[in-house]
Amino acid sequence: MFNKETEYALKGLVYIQVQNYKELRPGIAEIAQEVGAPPFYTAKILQRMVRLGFLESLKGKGGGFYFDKTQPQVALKDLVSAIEGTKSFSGCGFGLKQCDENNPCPLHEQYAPIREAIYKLLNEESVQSLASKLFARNENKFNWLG
Amino acid sequence: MFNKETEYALKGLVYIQVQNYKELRPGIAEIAQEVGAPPFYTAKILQRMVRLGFLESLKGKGGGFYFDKTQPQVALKDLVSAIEGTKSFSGCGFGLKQCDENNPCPLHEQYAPIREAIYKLLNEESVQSLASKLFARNENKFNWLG
DNA sequence: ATATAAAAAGACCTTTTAGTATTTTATATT
DNA sequence: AATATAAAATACTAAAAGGTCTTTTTATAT
Repeated sequence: MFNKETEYALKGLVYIQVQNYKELRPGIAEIAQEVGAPPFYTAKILQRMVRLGFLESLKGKGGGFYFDKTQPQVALKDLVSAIEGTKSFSGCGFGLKQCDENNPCPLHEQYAPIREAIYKLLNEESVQSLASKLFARNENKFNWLG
Repeated sequence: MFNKETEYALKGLVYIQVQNYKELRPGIAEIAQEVGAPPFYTAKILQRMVRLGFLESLKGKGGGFYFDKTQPQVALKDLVSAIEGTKSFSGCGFGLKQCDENNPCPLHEQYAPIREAIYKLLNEESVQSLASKLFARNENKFNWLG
């Protein structure tokens, strides 16, 4: 569904949020470990998340990553858009530039509802909503690495 | 939805099938033109399609590409699988190796029906079914280039 | 037979994605 | 103030995807 960068970013942010709910601020090594992503790559991606304003960080001893509670939730749509653009939830299944009800590609009828479902999912769910589910399950053992 | 190679392959095959319905056997230059794909790349991709057994070709004067009518239809699922694997219609939305009803990722509940709809679409539609739709519409002007 | 038209083969090149490593800067503890 | 710790910045490498080009083979029409 997503490319590697988006996947690691999403997993990382969700993990950070779950830890934040426990009043913890994980660092790169821990996050990379939990998420099953290469540590250097994880660092690069999380730094980008901070620059994009999705996440906060604190350098030095006791530092790590955390979410600013006064900021709005991070919708998956915004996260995905920022990393890999909007093509996963918009645009024609057949790859046509112009494809709509009036001028449909041969996949339009079947694909349009799928695209809408994807959009709905990405628009309604957020890093926080996913983290809450895991936190509610009280899941300390994530199956990221599965 | 698909990567470039799959997209060009699908468009090319559908175009070839539509022309075949008219008893024509288009060549690379024409196909590339209609599909809006780079000619050399189109050649490479169609050659691969022939080697994979999805398509027939005839060299020399009057040659071109065509489908063997005695062969079964080319399901989108098989085409997509051969080019880019199965990850677009199988696997976890969150990227987990093991994710199912018993051990669901936080996206599982919403994503499972989407994945199933994609699978259904790719399994039920074929190059021929798409070409038939276009042929039935008697569409000579494709909007590939849109 | 020969010329010509077309695909096949295969070697390249370019861009993007994925991943690694090193140095610099900020923070908290002592 | 010194030190240890952790992220930021930045440069680099590797692999995959996307794309180009030249040469070879094969079929057909003349």
